[in-house]
Amino acid sequence: MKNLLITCGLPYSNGNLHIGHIAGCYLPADIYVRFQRLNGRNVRFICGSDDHGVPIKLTADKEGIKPEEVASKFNKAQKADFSGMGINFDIYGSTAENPVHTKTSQDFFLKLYQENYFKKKSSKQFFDPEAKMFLPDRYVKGTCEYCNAKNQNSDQCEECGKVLDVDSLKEPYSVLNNSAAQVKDTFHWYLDLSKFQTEVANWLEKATTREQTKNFVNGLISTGLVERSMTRDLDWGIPLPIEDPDAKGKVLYVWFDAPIGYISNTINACKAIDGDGEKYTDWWKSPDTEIFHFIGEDNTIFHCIIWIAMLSAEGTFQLPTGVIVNQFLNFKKPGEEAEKISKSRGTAVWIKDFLAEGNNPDSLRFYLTSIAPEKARTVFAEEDLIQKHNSELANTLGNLVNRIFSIYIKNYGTEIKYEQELDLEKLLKRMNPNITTELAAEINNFNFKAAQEKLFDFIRAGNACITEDAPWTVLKTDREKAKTILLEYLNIIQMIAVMLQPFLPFTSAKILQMYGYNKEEISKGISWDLANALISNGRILNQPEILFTKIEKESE
RNA sequence: CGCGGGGUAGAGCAGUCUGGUAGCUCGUCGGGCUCAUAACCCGGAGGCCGCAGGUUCAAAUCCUGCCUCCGCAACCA
Repeated sequence: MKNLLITCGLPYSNGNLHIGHIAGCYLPADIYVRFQRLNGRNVRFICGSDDHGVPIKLTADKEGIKPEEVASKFNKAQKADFSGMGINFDIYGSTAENPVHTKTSQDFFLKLYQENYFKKKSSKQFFDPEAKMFLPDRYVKGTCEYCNAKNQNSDQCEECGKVLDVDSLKEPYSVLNNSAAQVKDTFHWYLDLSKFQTEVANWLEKATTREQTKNFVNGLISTGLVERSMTRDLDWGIPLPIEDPDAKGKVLYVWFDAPIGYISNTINACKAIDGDGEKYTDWWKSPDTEIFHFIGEDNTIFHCIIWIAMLSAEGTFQLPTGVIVNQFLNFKKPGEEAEKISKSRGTAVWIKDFLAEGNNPDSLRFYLTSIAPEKARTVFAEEDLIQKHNSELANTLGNLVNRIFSIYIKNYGTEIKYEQELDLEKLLKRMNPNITTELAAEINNFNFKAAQEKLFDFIRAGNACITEDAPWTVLKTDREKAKTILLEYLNIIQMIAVMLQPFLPFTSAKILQMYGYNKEEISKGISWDLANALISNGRILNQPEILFTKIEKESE
């Protein structure tokens, strides 16, 4: 079995995390990682914040603090949110104030520079004389040359649809302070992506991606790849590592250094875990390792085209085995249309708030997986979350566990003791004899929604079968037989607990504790194989704990 | 004709590649059962499978055209 390096898109450290982030790539990646570890695979799970770029610089200016302080503040907050949701990376690093990252990025750039992959070109760019900085497109507005519409974004006129540029946007102004924007000449270093068309196309053909990702990227390739500037005029970022006088005051484009963050964070993780940063080559330069990037849809171009081109040019790192892309999550308030998640419109549920209100992170994990935007955008609605929590988690799963534990312990005490041989196969045949392999197949194919659904079908089947077997009735006439029936179901629940681990780690931990596993064993993960093994004779059960308390509907 | 995705019961989704009486979960209505935070069973209501044409014995599924929503169009992250 190959080693697995799993990365998640680096969250931008200019804000807190909301449900969209979690549903997009972090939760699916966490499920995948947990599952692979239960199956004995050697996994390294890498993430960290993306700390450079204009928005963080602007936030810093506004608050009168340094950009690194902004980045560090949100890096810590995000790390805490992830942890609260049960998502624990092997490292949650950063790209700012990280010498390893700076060096790795600069070395990467330098290698491409020395091998003449960059073309230095001059271009005209908007400049804000008051803020004394060059402005990215989105910070400039002006009048459309073609239709004279005012206050248009600098890249496209919404009125006439024409594409705008430095020459065709009249009376440009900076949205930072409404001052008139100047046009200045500057130099940048471009990577000609069209030179990597073949590499990207070949990679895409073999890579593991969702179908719509493949279609989307194929579309981009067929329209032709273009030159992209890999440098920016900004004082917040990684300085260009070259001698050229025109390189002064310029930094690497954030999308150049961000994916390199996967590598530099791996180096730091290896330092921390193995005591040797050089071990990173086991993950990035070894045919025994598979690399998967989990990202949100907005990152597709950067991971499936630019990053592949960068890696191809650099030449010594492995290309990713797959890029797993989820679409975005929309948000729906009661009685309103679904819309984008947006800070300003209040259409976001912040992880911080959700956890602070004392909610069960597993409810959110369950709901987000059940609506996972794997194929298309899906809609988050709080009332659905509550409904699913109550009906599926509390009533279906919680009740099954509680009813079986209660009745067994009440009648037979806490010791597992088989009076007769157990024929679990017969019961499994009625429920789903292939559940463990079917579930594994879905997860291995990145179909997390289908996997969780399958597991809950199994749980529902458990409820149905035990009603049929009615040990509480059998109990009145044949205590030994009733005990055997209950032991069968106790084994089923242990199976369920094992299989729940990737999805609902907090809940599975609670159930496994009822079986007498200690915290250390549980946090290491109870092997997937145990799903197919009987509870050993003599094991002592703990009293059942209510897994999910129902959420009372707020009065209308 | 820029590229890509979506439009299936009140909600959320699967099914479309490989045509064959329209399915799952939740919700809802009626009945039964009761070990449990109650679950389960039985029954019901609720769908022009976006629209229109075509191919076929047969179309949610294949073909053509259209409508509509959304994302992308790389110097925003």
